Amino acid sequence: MNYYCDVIIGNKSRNTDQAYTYQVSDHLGNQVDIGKRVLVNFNNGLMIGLVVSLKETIDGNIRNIKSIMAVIDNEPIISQQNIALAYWIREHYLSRFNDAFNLMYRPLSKIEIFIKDEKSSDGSFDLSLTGKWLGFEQIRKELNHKRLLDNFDRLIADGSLSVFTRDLSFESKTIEYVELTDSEYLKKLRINSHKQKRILDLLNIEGKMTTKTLCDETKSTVKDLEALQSKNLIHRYTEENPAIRHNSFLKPLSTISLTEEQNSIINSIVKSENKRFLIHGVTGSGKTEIYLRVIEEVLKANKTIIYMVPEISLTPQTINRFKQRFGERIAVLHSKLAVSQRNEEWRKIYAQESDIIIGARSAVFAPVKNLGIVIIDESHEESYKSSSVPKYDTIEVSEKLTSLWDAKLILGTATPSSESYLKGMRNEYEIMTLTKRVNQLKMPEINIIDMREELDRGNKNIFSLALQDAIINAFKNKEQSILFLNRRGYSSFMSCRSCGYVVKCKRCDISMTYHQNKGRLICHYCGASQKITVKCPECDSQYFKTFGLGTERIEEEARKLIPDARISRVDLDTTSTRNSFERIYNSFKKGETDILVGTQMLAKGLHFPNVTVVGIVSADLTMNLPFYTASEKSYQLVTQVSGRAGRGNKSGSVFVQTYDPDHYSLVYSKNNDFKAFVKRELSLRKEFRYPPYIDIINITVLSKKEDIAQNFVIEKHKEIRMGLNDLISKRKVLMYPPMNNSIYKINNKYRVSIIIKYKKGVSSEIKNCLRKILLNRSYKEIDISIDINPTSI
DNA sequence: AGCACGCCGACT
DNA sequence: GTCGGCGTGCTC
Repeated sequence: MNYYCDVIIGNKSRNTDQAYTYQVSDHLGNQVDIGKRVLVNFNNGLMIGLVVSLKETIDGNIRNIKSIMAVIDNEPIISQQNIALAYWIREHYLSRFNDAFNLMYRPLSKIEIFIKDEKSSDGSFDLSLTGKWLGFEQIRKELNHKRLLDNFDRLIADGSLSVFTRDLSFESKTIEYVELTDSEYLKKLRINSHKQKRILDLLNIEGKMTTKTLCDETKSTVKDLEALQSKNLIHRYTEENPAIRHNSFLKPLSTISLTEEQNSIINSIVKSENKRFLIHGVTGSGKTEIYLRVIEEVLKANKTIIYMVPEISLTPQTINRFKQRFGERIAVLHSKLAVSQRNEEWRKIYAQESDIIIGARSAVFAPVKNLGIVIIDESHEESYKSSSVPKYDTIEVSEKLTSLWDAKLILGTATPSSESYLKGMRNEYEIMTLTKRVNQLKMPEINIIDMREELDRGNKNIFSLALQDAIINAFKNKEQSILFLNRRGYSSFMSCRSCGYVVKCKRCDISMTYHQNKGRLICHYCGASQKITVKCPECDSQYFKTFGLGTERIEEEARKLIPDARISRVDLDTTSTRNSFERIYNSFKKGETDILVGTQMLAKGLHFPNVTVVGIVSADLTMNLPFYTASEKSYQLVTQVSGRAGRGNKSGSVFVQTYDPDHYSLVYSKNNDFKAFVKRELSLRKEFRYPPYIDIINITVLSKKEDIAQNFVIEKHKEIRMGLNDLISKRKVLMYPPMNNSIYKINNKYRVSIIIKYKKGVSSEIKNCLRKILLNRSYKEIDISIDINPTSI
């Protein structure tokens, strides 16, 4: 029997980021449990909290302990493993408890409270609040007074009032049905009750109908039904939406025959003592088939699977492939689901109706009960790093999660990240290599094109002559082409040749991008847009033009090259609505489009058999990113993009346009020599002190007031340097002076960063220091954002 | 965060 | 005299 419990309060402050102890009164004793939400009085306000531990004794320093008012959930909504995971996320990413727990709650909550008046009350409590279900916020507002809440607490304690709570979003779906109860209804209707007659006639034919279909088909409303009900002609009742169990559903094993390599990998994953595997398989080598077989084995052990793919790969094609194999027992989670859909998927997992979860990065927090394996496909993808607080890395989180469940973890990719590969070399992962493409497909031929030579030859077009020929030939042969460029919009900026003026966003310190189809300049950071002008607003010069390349421009140039070709473009601008990507994807797949133009979002594991030409219009854009991962990204881009060519029975060719053709990332990717690349890359990372040999913390301070941001950063930088003095002199930590971000202002907020590099062994020491100095309270007019091993700046 | 307590200016 | 402005400090 426990008398106390620790509760994390559901507010967003850094000042209250700790567990608070509450007493468990006897009448709630058996209801309170770890992982359930509770209703508490916190600092004279009604609050929802999460129980994270139970205990029999308390720390003597805690005074004025209060009691839990009511328990919201019948069953824990968060597993012990996920609570442990949230604690780990808070530590590792220096976030708050609530940032971590919010990742794991179901998407929506409708909490209601019922206050029951047990003894006829002494009049000290407002009876308008008793005897009915009321929304949490309403009761909270009514009771937000010290005196009222004290009184409320007292009345609960002496048994005058009892409190019940429920979360409507947890109720299982119910459906209302209507039945005809009197088949002699014609006699009881007035002769001109046409509408009622129509309803009853339909019911007479159909027997039992749902209210919704009945109303739809007869164009009537619930009001009409109520009238019939009062005449005792129909009967209305609700039934629970029957939960469907699919656990017996397993289609016979696929008849696709496996290669030697595939077979041996499946065998060792299933039988090996190891828990972590890195499948390094060239594009088209049949990784998915391996996942499917491994999943079947995990299902046989009655365990749950989390299978993660980059957001963009969650096309109906991927999902259908899984549905065909595993039926409706799969659940799908990704960011473009409507709230109600997401809720339903969450419920299916929670109720254990689904035991295969396919999703983007947030699926790692699905409420699974018996995890067997996590599979991360295309594990090199940047989208596995979250860009909102807490900025977690799905691979790190999965490593922690699988160790908590004693489950297995598979990373699969054609281009492992340097981090993953180093872990493999250190035996933290078992590396498994697939060298052959299935069906004896050949690797496409990769041509590195020196754009300096094109200029010498007098070709000023953005496409090299070789690429032009290839696209035209493909079009003649009714084959398809894909063209990549890592920047959306028409051009990168607009400036004046005579005075040098560049149009910048007023809220963000960055040049605006010209979007031709909208006729406007758009800021890619805050979305602000403005009309373009013909003359320079500074000096009135006519030489006010756009510069640089964007995907819109590529589309236009491709049109000029082949006016008859059908061309589509895929980037953030064309895929903002829910189904737009799917639509473009499907029409390309069906051959209704000849040329697809897009940003790197196209370079994912998509499968188009009829593509024979792939062009990277400017590899330099990726290669010269001001970031330590630029070479790796460049190698990945060329290799992944090449995987899109020649997947059918035709061989493909790839054209990589660059001004730096001797760059090692291009040379190694042309030769498909991953090991040589990773060796070179790792030695550079080691030499220049970059991950995976050290870790980087980027602390960004944001404020609308420039001087506040600057002063704060200077002061805190000094304090942190003092705190880490010892480690700095031991050369375990490297601290850089405060630095304005490369984009100093975004959305009117100034951004200044403190960057710290440190050896992995002193990670917790550093984090404790930062928490003490910077993160144990909130500051006025200042936001702090923490990014560990950022993937961009 | 959000609520209470506390110390100052302009009102019946 | 007191109503209410928001600055400060605490929340089991």
